[in-house]
Formats: sequence, structure tokens, C-alpha cells
Amino acid sequence: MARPREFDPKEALGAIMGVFWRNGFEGASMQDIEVATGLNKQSLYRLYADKRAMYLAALRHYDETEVARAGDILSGPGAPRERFRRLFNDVLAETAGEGPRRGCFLCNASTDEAQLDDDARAFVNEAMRRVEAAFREALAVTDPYTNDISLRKATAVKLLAFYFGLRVLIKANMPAASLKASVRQALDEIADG
Amino acid sequence: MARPREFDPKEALGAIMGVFWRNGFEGASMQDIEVATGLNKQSLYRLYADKRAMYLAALRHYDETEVARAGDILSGPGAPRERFRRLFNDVLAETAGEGPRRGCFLCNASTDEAQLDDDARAFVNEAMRRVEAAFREALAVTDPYTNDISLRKATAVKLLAFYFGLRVLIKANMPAASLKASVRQALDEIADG
DNA sequence: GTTATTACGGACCATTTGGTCAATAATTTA
DNA sequence: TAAATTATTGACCAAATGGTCCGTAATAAC
Repeated sequence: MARPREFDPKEALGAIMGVFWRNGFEGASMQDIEVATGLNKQSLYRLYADKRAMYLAALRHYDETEVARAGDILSGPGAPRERFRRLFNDVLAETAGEGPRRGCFLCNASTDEAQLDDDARAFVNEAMRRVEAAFREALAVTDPYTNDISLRKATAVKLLAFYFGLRVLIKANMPAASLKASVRQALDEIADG
Repeated sequence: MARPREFDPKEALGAIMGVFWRNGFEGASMQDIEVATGLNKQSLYRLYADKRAMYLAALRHYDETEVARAGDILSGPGAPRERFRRLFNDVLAETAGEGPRRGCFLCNASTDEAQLDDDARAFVNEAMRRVEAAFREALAVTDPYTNDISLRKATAVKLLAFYFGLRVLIKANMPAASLKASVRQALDEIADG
């Protein structure tokens, strides 16, 4: 039929996500995106209607990779405390190397709120709710969370706040040792059957 | 000597802070700032060298007002749990009305990191450390925190993460009732002599 | 009132922004 | 090989960006 595409759209999307994750919506210029993807504008604009569509696609991609990863960890084996230990350790891994601490794209996006259209804002809020739901389900596997629904809900939101706050502190370069100690305490407060 | 200024620079700074708080660095245009302050560019540029200087001044202003307010609350009377109850209630007050939920300027600024110069980044991180120190001091007034320093430090960072996470969730429009329940649980976990 | 000094406001500037167009190159079908 | 279709590229555009300049207005000192 016609000339085949020379690049992988999924790979490009990954690069786009990286740029928005690091720079935010306004902070990312189309030139940044061109450089990061190695594509020029025309190729990008054939994939996405405009910059907002790219941002939304980046959010979705984050949801399908990073958020899904957290979901997988939480739905794995073990009692709640063990599940959250895996999750928090996974997050803390970012503090190990000397690499850049990117924080949580959802938190960053939530901050960008003023610039975001309704679709993006709604998506961010909904993704956060899904993380909350995953937290609740991870708790529900043992008592007292299995039966005490309001305890389960409150604990899930409390851990969710801790989780996002942890990622903020990671981005703010809080020393890894401090963060580890706080994680240990947060985990100890999870009831373990 | 000369014509007196017709506006109050502190008032203008308050308006500037509001704009950056809401929109972030890149998201705030000079025009936004002109509108918010009611001043034109020339007057603004006589107060500040450039946009970055305005942003840094806005951060300092936030530190001197909002962060200081948190410090005041935490250094007030009462056992740790009571102090943190006051702090968290103060934060939750933002969820009461239908007004905009601005979140925490420090968190937002931390997110803007890529755009920020070293001064601003350093200031944000340092301000967060000061909040952490205020948390530690609020805990230190009663046992077991008075004597167990490592417990005090870990608890302070844990509460700090919860605090920032709470503000992220507030901005993400999490229902006030959920947040309140999580706060109650977080408070209950503070040892109270 | 004159002069020096400062504030103000709008016109102005170069650059960058997100976004488009048209010309060319590559590929498949017929 | 010819035609049709699509990818790629760089030139291009209007608008908005951060920032400057300059003429005018207002005030204080003398």
C-alpha cells in the first residue's frame, strides 16, 4: 500500500512519557519531545492531534506500565504487610543509584492541574482512585481488614497518602536512610494476621 | 525626592505567590502575573530582576507565611497528638468549602524541579527539612519520643510523608470524609503520654 | 516654579511557542 | 513500470513568550 513507518510508536510514547514526567505539561516543549523521540513534529502530529493528546497518551501509558506494576505487586502473594513491603521497597529502589529521582507522574500531573484539560484531570483523579482500590484489596485479605470495612478504607487512604508523600520526599532528595526508617514504621502499623 | 509608589509590594508578592502556587513556574505567564497583581510589567521588573526572581520570592513568601503557620501550630501547647491534630485539621479546612484546592506550594515546586534553578530547588528542599525538624520537635515533648531519638526521627518522616501525601490527595479531589478518617487513624498511631 | 528623581504605562523587540504545509522519498499494488 | 499511498523533512506561520525602552506623570527638594 504505502511506505512503512520507520519507528515504533510505543517506543516513541515511552519517550514522550519521560519528557512530560520530568518536565510537566508546560515545561515540556515540542522541541524537547522531538529530541527525546528522535522524531520530528510532523511524524508526531500524525500520531497525536496536538500536545494535549500527547500528554493524555503519556498519562495512559504511565497508567498501563507503572501503575499497573504497583497493582501487580499489591495483588501478589502474602499478607497485607508483606505486600506493602514489596511495594514500598520497589519505590525506594529509586533512591539507590545516583540517577534522577522522578517522583510520581500522577502527583506531578495533579500539580499541573491548572494547565490540564478536564480529560487529563479526570484521568489522574481516576487513576489515583484505582490505586486506592488496589490498596484496599491488598488489605482485605486478612483480618481485621476483611471484616471491618471502615477500618480498611481509612487504612487504605492513610497508606495512599503515605505512599504519595513518600514519592514527593524522594523527589525532594530526602536521604534514603530516613525514608527507609519511616517505611519500616508505616509497615509495622499494618495489622498482620 | 521622587514620586511615591502607588501599590504595596507585599500585597503584590502575595498575588505573585498565588499565581505560581496555582500554575507553577512555566504555567504562569507574565501576563497572568500582571493581571493578578494589577501591575504592569515595568513595575514588576523594577521589583524583581526577572521571572525566576519572582518565583524565588514567591517561595520565600510562602515559607514566611504558610510554612511558618504550620510551625506555629506545631510549637503550640499540648501533647504531640494534639499538636498534629491541629495541624491536620488546619490542612483539611481547605476541603470544607467549594473553593479551589491548591495543595502545597512546596510539593508543587518540587514537581517543577526540571524548570527550577539551583537556588529554588535548594530552597524547596531546605524548607521541607525545616518542616521535618518542626515535626521532630513537636514529637520530642513527650515519651517515648523524648528519649528514643531514632523513633522520633522515623515518626517525623513518616508523618511528613503522610502530611505531603494528604495535601496531594486534597488537590486530587479526594472526598473530605475519606481524608478525615485517614487523619484520625494517623493521629491514633502517635504515642500519647 | 524649577529641577531632579522616580513611577507608570504602552509600544516595542527578539525568541520561542504550538502547529501547518508542501515537496520529496519510499513502498505496495496493479 | 506506473499509479497510488503514505512517511519524512524542513521551511514556514501566527501567536504568545519573557523582557526592554521611552515618553509622560507625579512627587520632593530647593
